[in-house]
Amino acid sequence: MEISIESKNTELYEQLARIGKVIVNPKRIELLDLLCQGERNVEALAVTAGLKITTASAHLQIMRAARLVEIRREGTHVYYRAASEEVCRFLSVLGELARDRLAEVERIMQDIAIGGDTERVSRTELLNRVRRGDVVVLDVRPTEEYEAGHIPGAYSIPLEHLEARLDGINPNVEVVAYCRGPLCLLAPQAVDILRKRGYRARCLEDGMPEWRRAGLETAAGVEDKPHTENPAQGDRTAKRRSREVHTVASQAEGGHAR
Amino acid sequence: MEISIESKNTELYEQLARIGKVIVNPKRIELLDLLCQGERNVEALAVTAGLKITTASAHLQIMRAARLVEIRREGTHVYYRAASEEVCRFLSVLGELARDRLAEVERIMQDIAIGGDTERVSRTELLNRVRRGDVVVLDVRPTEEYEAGHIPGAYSIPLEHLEARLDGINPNVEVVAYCRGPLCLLAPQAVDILRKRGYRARCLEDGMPEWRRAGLETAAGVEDKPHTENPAQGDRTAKRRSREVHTVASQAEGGHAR
DNA sequence: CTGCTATTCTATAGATTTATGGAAATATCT
DNA sequence: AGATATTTCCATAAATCTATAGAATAGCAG
Repeated sequence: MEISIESKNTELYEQLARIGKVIVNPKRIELLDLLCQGERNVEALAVTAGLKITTASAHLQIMRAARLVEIRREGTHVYYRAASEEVCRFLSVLGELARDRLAEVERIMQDIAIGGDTERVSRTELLNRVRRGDVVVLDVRPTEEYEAGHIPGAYSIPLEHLEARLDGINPNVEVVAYCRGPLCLLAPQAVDILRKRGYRARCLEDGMPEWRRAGLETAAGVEDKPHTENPAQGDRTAKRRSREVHTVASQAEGGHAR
Repeated sequence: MEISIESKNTELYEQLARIGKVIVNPKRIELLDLLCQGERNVEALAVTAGLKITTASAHLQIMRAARLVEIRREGTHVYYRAASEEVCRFLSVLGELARDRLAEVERIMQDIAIGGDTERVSRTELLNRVRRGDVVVLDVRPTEEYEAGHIPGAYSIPLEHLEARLDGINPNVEVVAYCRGPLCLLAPQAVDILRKRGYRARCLEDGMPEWRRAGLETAAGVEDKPHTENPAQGDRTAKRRSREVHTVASQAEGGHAR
């Protein structure tokens, strides 16, 4: 009666394997992770992941064939992005699984978190403390990713500029750094640097994609000098450059964070 | 100062790709799905997945290298099992992602669910109704999987025997069938058959692994003639064969379900 | 139209994966 | 110990994947 149950089932597993094909290659996982931070064009992705453009493009085609990423054309540029939240969630689950199963992953995480304790700040704790103003939130991802979406009130200090800007950070307040997610090494490194300089610092649990997925508010673009001595105005989506955080006051008044 | 952040990061993605390697091959996904139902030895897995023993063994070695499965030796047999619940959860998420992103998957599901509506019964609804006794629960997976763990009170009628045993099922009660999970085709097919014969029938949402993961009670081994006209005794873990469900009464008294 | 730029397509050499026979290893049973 | 059964290891041919150079394509600015 049925044509072939067997073949339907085989076909189903073949479809699942299409997704496997994306995550069988480390560079593709890296690209996907990047795309979960926000959209990017081919060249930017290639540079960040350390690939030749043609190679990056080839990888992206494969990811597109698996429908995990989508594109938006703008003039001669092609911007790639994760096809849905579900894709980023999958990546998180993959990370959790790897951490659960592969001792090597845990070891790498430990190698980085030299500072000792790996305790992280929960999202709810962060929200509360931001509202009380007794914490400084640091987004240590590249500027592009910060601009594509960040925790409201967070300062953008990409890891490579952290040492140079340390003196702008109030040493009397605990610093909470965050980055791309639980497997991203940027925030743990930032915390390590901060602690060596005498700051109290911890990482946020997870990173930006998980924050967004938790339904919490995000801000886009540049926040011009948020939380300076004189709080100033809104215009939160402005794209004006103002990369420097001149003053980092201990006063973080609520308002945007929820 | 740091030896190489870059290399640490690359190494991390390489670790994630180890897991990707498992799910890049459809047969390995099938094996993993099978293992999420319960442990099995190499030969049983090979037969069920339609593989030569050596091929199956090779696949299993790869899965073992990725730490997604573990073994238990018993005499000359080697029993494989999913290494943790996390593994099965990952497989579920993969399925959800595939269904979300790949139209082909949705199409296949529709092809099977010819009966029209694809509405499924939730776990909580099922629990309530089992307690009220106005539902018959059918486990349509192979007997081995039923014995490795099933919903308490469910009857084991592997799909291929369903037609032959239809007359044992009370036509006045709705039937709820379940199988391996949301992408498994056994239960939808069972429902199709049942409806054609005039039964009211629906699928359970998801399947056995999700049920277990939800923390709900499971039973192992053979339930000898549960819920017959004379309810009889316990001895729920007995391994005695008693595959036939002679009478399927509408009376499903509570007690085991929760 | 003519460059110019960003991206994709095509071709290819080298590496990897797959399925599978046949040998080897391991445990059990006489 | 020898025979048997289950599983893994080894070798191999065919298929696939990877990175990349070079050519082709498409939007944009003159």
